[in-house]
Amino acid sequence: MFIGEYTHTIDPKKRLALPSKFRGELGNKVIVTRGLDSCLFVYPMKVWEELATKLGTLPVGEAGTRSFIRVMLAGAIDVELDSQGRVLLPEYLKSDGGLKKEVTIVGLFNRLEIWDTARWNKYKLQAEKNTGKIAEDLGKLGIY
Amino acid sequence: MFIGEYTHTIDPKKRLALPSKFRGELGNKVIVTRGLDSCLFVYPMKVWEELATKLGTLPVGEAGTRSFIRVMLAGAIDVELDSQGRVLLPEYLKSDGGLKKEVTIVGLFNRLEIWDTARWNKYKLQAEKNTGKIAEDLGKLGIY
DNA sequence: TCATAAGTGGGTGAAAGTGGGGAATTTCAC
DNA sequence: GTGAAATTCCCCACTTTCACCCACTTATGA
Repeated sequence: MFIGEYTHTIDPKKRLALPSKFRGELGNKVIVTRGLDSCLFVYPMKVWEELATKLGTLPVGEAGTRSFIRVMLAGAIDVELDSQGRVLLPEYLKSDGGLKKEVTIVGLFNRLEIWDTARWNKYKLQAEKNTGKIAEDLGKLGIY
Repeated sequence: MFIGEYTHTIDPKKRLALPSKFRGELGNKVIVTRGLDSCLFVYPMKVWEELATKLGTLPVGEAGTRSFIRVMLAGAIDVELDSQGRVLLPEYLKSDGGLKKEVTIVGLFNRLEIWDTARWNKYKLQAEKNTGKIAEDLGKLGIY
């Protein structure tokens, strides 16, 4: 299970080191995709395969479904970690995720998320303002 | 499994290099055909054979089905990759796909799609406007 | 304090993408 | 059938990018 947040930097060659704490569980091959709220998702191969199979077997008859599948699959890459545990980010993912130099890597149970550090901090601030409301929602979900 | 997007160019001789990452899985002989939404589909031989069988046995009673089958089968060609991993595109496929010089090759599970880069970017933008809807879809798939 | 590991940066040889010349083949007109 | 033009195939060459290796700095822990 992935938890915790780590601030790393993307070097001039577009390489990003994943936190060493996650490497064992990630293996040396991971999938990076466009996520929600303009960040990137990182999945271990096993988790991704389940997900991709679901996507790949959806009916392609409907235009909306087609476009959804295209964005999800096209936005994904499988990358091997180099000997220092880094991944190479293609330009389009870097820009889609709004990433510059400083990024924050967040562990979320079965995946990681990569955020531009400035945006992540704003997002956290915003989220904290809604704490009360979130607590209510949690209650509804049976979490106390 | 094919995933990711790559921007390549069609050279003056109408040759197009397929991304090296896909070549192993593609083999050195592929099928190129007209796809949906004005792009081209590229299938590995094995996938195509299954698909062609399905197409060949669809009920031909409905006009829409007939025309779909005609477009897919009539437009299909099998091409060998040259020693640099390039395919030669016939003029009619190039124009049907609206391809000029810059194209984007997209990996979509069991096939590739070839798009004019400008059109692909527009298509993506359009698709991303539906972020909210996409989030719902993700939920339906059990992805959080 | 010292040893180890993690994060960052850079040099370099190999590979991928692109373009072009020239021979072989096909197509078409005469 | 014959010759000319266009097309296709097979090389080779250039440029950019990437994969691999090594080195430095900072953090961690005994």
